[in-house]
Formats: sequence, C-alpha cells, structure tokens
Amino acid sequence: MNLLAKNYEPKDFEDRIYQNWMEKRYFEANPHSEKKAFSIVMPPPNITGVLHMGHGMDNTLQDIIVRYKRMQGFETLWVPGIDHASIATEAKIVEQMRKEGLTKEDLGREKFLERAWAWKEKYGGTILNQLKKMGVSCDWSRVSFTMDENLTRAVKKVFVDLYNKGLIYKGERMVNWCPNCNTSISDAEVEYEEEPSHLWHIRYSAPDGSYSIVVATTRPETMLGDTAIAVHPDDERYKDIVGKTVVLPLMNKEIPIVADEYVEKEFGTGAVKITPAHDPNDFEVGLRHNLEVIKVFDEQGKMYDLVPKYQGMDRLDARKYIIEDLEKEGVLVKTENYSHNVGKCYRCHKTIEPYVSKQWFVKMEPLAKPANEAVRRGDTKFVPERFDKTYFSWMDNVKDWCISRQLWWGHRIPAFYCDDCGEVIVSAEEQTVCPKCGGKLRQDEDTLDTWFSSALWPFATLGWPNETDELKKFFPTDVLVTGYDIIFFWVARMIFSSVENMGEVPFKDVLIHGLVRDAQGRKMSKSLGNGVDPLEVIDKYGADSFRFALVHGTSAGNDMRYSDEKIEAGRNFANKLWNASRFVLMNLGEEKFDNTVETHFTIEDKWIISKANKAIKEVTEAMDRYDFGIALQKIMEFTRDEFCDWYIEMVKPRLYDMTCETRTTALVVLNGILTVALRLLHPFMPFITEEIYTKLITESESIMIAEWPKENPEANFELEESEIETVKEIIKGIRNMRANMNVAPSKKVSMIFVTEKEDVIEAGRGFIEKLAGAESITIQKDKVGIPENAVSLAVPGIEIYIPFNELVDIAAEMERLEKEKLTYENEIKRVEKMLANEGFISKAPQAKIDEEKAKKEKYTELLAKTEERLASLK
RNA sequence: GGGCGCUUAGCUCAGCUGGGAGAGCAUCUGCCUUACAAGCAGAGGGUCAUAGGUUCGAGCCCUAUAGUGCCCACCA
Repeated sequence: MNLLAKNYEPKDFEDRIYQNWMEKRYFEANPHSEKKAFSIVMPPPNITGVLHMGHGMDNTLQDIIVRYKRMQGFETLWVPGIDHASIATEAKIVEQMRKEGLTKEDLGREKFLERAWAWKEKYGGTILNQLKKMGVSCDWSRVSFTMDENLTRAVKKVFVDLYNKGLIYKGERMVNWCPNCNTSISDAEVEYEEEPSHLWHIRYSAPDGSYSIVVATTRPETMLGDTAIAVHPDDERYKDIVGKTVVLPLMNKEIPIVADEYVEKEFGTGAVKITPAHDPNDFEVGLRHNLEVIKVFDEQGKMYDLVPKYQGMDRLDARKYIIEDLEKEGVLVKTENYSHNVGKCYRCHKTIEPYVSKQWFVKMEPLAKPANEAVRRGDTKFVPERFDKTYFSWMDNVKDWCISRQLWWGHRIPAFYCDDCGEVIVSAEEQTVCPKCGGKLRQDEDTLDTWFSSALWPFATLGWPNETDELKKFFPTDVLVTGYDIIFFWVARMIFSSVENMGEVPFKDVLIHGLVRDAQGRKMSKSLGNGVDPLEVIDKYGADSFRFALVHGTSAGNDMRYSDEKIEAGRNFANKLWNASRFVLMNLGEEKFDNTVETHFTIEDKWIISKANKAIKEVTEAMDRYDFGIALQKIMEFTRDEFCDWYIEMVKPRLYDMTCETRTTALVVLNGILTVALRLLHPFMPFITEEIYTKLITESESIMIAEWPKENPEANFELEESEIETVKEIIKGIRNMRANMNVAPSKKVSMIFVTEKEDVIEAGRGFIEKLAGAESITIQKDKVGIPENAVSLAVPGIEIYIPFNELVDIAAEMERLEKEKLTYENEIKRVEKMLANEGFISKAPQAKIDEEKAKKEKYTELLAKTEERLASLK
C-alpha cells in the first residue's frame, strides 16, 4: 500500500526527492529536442554570497515559471551560474590577507590570483548548493561562471570588437574613485547618502587688497588645488572683477576670476571656487577656461605636499586643520550648517572621490540607441510595465561607462603597450612583441568591471561566440527574472550588449520583483541584523512552505514583508493537502485502475469535474500573466474550499459502502481531481506534490514530467454544477441557522422542503442529511401540515422548515431574520435604483440589465419569505 | 529639482480590461464528527487617504491635495 506518513514532515522526503530528480536528469535540457524551447538564465549570485531572502524570491519565481513551462511540454532550460564579483571578492580576499599581515603587493599578482581562484573553488558553489534546498530545477550540468573559459573568450571578443569600432576608448576623465577599494567605479556604482555638513564661507582677496570675493564650499580641503574662482557672467555684483585675480589663502598664489554659466547666482555667495582635479563640474569649467588641474590628494585620499604640514593626512582629517588655519588667517567668514548628498561606494560604503584618472570607457550613445528602439518596439517587455520608465530614464541619459578597474580579480583588459614606441595593441590573443618597433609589450594592469562580463551572460552561457546548438535552440531567452534594484546595473547592459553582439534582445520579458523586507517593513541588512536565513526557515518548515510564503498574496514589482505567519499559512495548507491525500490513498487501498475503467459520474462528481475545469482555466491564465499570487490563490480555493471541504465530505458515504455501485467512480474522481490539484500546485510546492503524486494512480512516474492540466470543454456540467451549488447554499443556510439558535451539531433534526425543485433536493438528500444534520427529509409542493413552531429559511425557489420544538431560541432567530430582511431590502433598493435610472437602461449592456432584473426577482422572493417567517414567529 | 510606487477589515496584503468589497493571520461562538485541532462549522469587522471630475455606474479612469516609501539628478 502506498500510504503517506501520518504527519506532514517535509524533512522526511524533500532531500530524497531532489536527489531522485537529479538522478533522473529531469532538469537537463536537450538542444536537439523537437519540442519548442523555453529558456531562462539565472541571475548569477556572487561567489562571496550566501543564500538570502532576495535569492529565495528570485529563484522561487524562476522555478515556478520553469516547472510550469516544462509541464506544458516545452524543452525547458534554466542555466545556473555564479559571478566572480570582482570588487566584492577582491575586498574579501584582501581582508583575509590583512589578517595574515599580508598585502596584495607582498603577494604579487600571480599569487594573489591563485588565492582568488582558491576562494572561488571554496565558496563559489556554496550558494548554488544552498539553492538546491529550495528545490530549484535548473540544469546543473550547465553551471556557468563569469570567468570560465568561454565567458573569457566572449569578453575579449566584445572588448576587441568595440575597440575596433571606436566604441571603447581610453582617456583621462573625471571618474568616481573609491580610496578604500582603490579603484575607479562606474556612475551606477555610486550611492548618494544625505549627510549633515557645513557650508564654509571663505574670503579670497585681491593681491593689493582692493577687493575680495567670498566663496561657499562644502569641501575646504580641496582649496589647495583651486585654480580659479567662477561667477556667473550676468552677476552684477562681480562684473568689475571678472578677469582679475585673487590670492588663494594658505597657498599664497594668484588665481583668476572667470565667468561661467555653470554658476548659480542665487546659491551661496554666487561665487564658486574651482578645483578641476576634484569635482566633475569644476573639471568641465577647467576645460572651458583652460585651467590647470592640480591634485590635492592621492588615490588613497592622502594629502600631497602642496602645503607640507598637511602632507600624508587623510583628506577628511586635513579638512579640520585647514579650517583652523583659515580661521587663524581671518578669512573664514561664516560657517553654515548644511546637509548635502555624499557619494558612497556601493560595495564598501566609504565616501567616493571624483578623481581625474586615465581609464577605459565604453561610448554609450551608439549602443543605447538601438537598444532603446528595440525595447520601444516591444521586443522586450517589462512586467510590470512601469519599469520600462526606470530603464529608459537611465538609458536616455547614460554617460560613457567607465569599465576599467584597478583590481586584479577579473577579466584583464586585453590591451598591450609598447613602452619603447608608445604603440597600443588591443587583441584577444596575448601579445608580447611590438609589431612596430619590436620592443617588449606589457599588458594593461587593470581588469574590467564585473558587469562588463555579466552583460554577456544570456548568450555567453549558451556558448557564444561559438555557434552552438544551445544558442540556436535557446536564444533569445524567454524571460529574465530579477529585482528592480539591478535594472541599470545589469538588465540595461544585457539588453544593449545583446543588441550589439547578437543583433536582437536577450529576452522577451523581464519580470521584475520587489524586495523581501522584515516584518516591520525594513530592508533586511547585515548591519541591522534583521535578515532571515532561508536555510533555517527551510529546515524548520520545509522548502514548500518557504516558497509559498514568498508568493502568496504578492504581486509583481512590489516589495513584500516576510513573517513567520506567512510561512505557517503555507505549512498549514501543505498539511491540509497532505491529509486530504492521505484520505484518498487510504480509500484507494490496493485499487488499481487506468483510464479505461468504466465510470458512472454522479452529480457531485460532475460538479467537482466542472469546478476543476474552471480552476484549470483560471490558474493557467494567471500563470501566463506571471500573476503567481493570484494563481496560487485560485489553486488554494479549489483544493481546500471545493475539493477538501465539499467533495471529500460528499463522497464519504459512497466510499464507506463497499457495495455502492459508484464507489469505484468516486475513487477515480478523487484520484483524478487530486492529481489535477497537485499538478496545478507543483510549480509552487514541488516537493509535497511529488511525494503525493507518486503514490497516486497516475500515468507519469514523476509529477515534474507530468502534463500541465488542460481545460476540457466537454467537462463543463453546468446543470449539475448549479444544482450542487444550490445544495451547498441550503446546507450553509441550515448550518448558519443551527449555530445561531445554539442547536448542537450532533442533534439530528427533521426538515420539510417546500419546493417545485424536488429533483434538486432528491439529488442532495444524502448531503443534507450528512452535512446539515437532517434526521428526515420531507419534500412537498405546498405548506400543508407544517408545524406551527417550525423555523424556516429560503433559497431561491426553495423553503426549508425545521420544527425545533422547545429547542428554539426564538429571540435569536428573530434577530437573525431581521438582519436578513434588511440585507434583502437594501439589495432590492440598490437594484431598483439602477433599473429606474434611464441612463442605465439605455446605455448598459443588455446582459447586465437582465442580470440585475433577475437579482431583483430573486431578492423580492427571498424578502417575501423572510417577512412571512418573521410574521409567523411573532 | 525630476520620476515612480503605496494609502482597502485589528495586522500583512490581493483585487485582471470600471458593473453587488476579498484572502491569510488575529478576534468571538460551538465542536476531539473514523483525512486533518497545523483542524471543522459558524460569526463579527471596511463612508476602499481626502476633495473634485468623467461615466448610466468608480476601489479601479482623470485632476488636485495630504501622508508615506523608493529611484534618478547632484547647486559649490
């Protein structure tokens, strides 16, 4: 016998099932399959990472999609992989070395990279193994890494191609410099945080003291590198002194006063100190006025010896001394409190510096244009749609992308320099000898931005630049699933890289999800210590409940709050399903049948079949819209509210009577409907559905490869469906009344039905007896012989009388009836108002009008019955 | 400064193209009914932020306002 364990214990089977799926190689995709392809590439987690809720959300959604499509018969590929995360990993390794008292320089590049690769080997697979606990069905035979051979080949090719097209160039520009990570970073990697600070007003005087000008600055320490003062050309206050000079305090050096439109007359004093080396706007002003670029501090933020006493100080420490000295000199006019945004490194959160430096850039405009056109055409659609605004607002204003990093861990820039003749060679192959002068070549020391390689992910993981079968079969991919926080970092860059290299978009849809927050709505973070560990949750409740919690009641693009209650709701639902299945299996016993078994459907069989058919339709539609919260809701409603609460209860008498002619039919339907529910649920809760499915009578050895249920137009039994719904209404009404009048559930009572619809009552007789506690049921067409003291209720076309005798709590019943009366009256009022409205009658669709008329009729009848009963009780 | 969300039952949130307000949890009442007390049955609870507008009809569409959150820009 295939019985289930008494209790739902996910630990007993989740790992075993996953192992089995792996052994059966269900996750693996075949590029030579005849089946239509469906593909997703996984956003690769960093090799520094451990599984967190964000991964949980992201991969749950992907797995839902992939399992759904696989069941629908697609040749489904989900490519997993990991990212070398250049800056983050290097920082971790440097930190590890620091504890041993070592620096990168001590080790040298080669030894350092050995360590980095060792790190990758050690930690690289950790998160992927953690993902397995969630039940993800990606093709593990195709794990990719952003630095493996093929990706490296792709990176080099793209770099060289873009260089040859003039879309990659090297230049001295103002970049974002992180003095802590010691590298340049891109604009996207800077995060701005508001910080309280001051606005210092400093007076710069004429050489002869005949005039002076006060500037306002938040960065007094950079004044040592001032090479001008700028004012607005139209500013009357300073008109006379433009073109003259002032003396730079502390440096005792004359600098010019220039006029430039960049200056806002209204801000501060209307005069700005210009430090071309340390401010992007000043740099531009400097270019326009041909100003000298004087660096005040070095790459580590340590002061140069412009003024010897500050030499070697950190720039932010030097600030204090400089302010003191300005004060001593009497040129500090005013100190205002001022709060402003400070750029921070998104990796280490230290203040970044605008810094002039020679770096490699990607020219963005020619790449952004066709990519934007493709998205505007709808080649790629964002879900929800509004996120295309995020994409466009970034892409439309994007500046050239600084791609070189002063790091060792990453793709080394394939540029080679000849120190003898200055020749630069960009080549995918290693070059050692200068083709021009025969001199020795040395390779660029820098590596590429991590995102340069992840941008190629959707096609490079499929083998590009080789023309692989995988690429032919699975590219472009179908959907990318990711959080809104990496739309610029990654999504945008994948799109323009793909349009450039592949001539088409990398994916048709981008499904955007929100953040998983804690129960108070705060972002989960290490520093707050409010992060929830998915592995702990899975260990305690199982992966299915975990996945349920991340999807139930959510909608795309919105953040969600995580709480234990949500997990418990999932666990409770799983438990419900478990027990219902246990019931079905117990009754199936040794029974074996296939689809040739003769069946004689009863009314409740037809009802549940019809309901299942509707559920299939609704769930499938929701799945196709990526409306997973809705889909799951529908599945629960069908499984619990219809199948468990009603159908199972209805068929119990047939099951317990071994001589019942339709007993086997009941078993066939129970088995059949349960497998429908399980298949619908499988993408969401893969383990429990598999555990149960494999014990039922089915055609497939695993639910993973079972067919997604299809709607069957022949399985809509409208009549039986509505009759059972009426019976349900009757039972609910009686239960309600009994509860209201405090009649014990065990107390059986006799009932008299007054109706013309005797066949409905006949059909439902057994159910009413069992589920509403009827002792005897009499059906008659008139009210002859109904006892005086009977309470009653009505559903359309049917009146039910129950002689409760002395048990009746008349007051409670009267109260209930009064309330019922009011409800009906209000409904009638509402409908009448609608029907009296000429606009409604003339403009509303006829179907709607008929619907309202029918309602009026129905409620009028019910109201009359209610009033009648009230009168009889008085 | 610009953009995008959110505001619906005590809490957390659904609500598709406008047509009688929903779920989970919590609360109250009654039940250990041979699948399930992680359960069953029943109940209470909402002028859908506010003010206008469009419409026969608005939680849903438009405008404004308030509160709240996020993203971008970066005027020293």
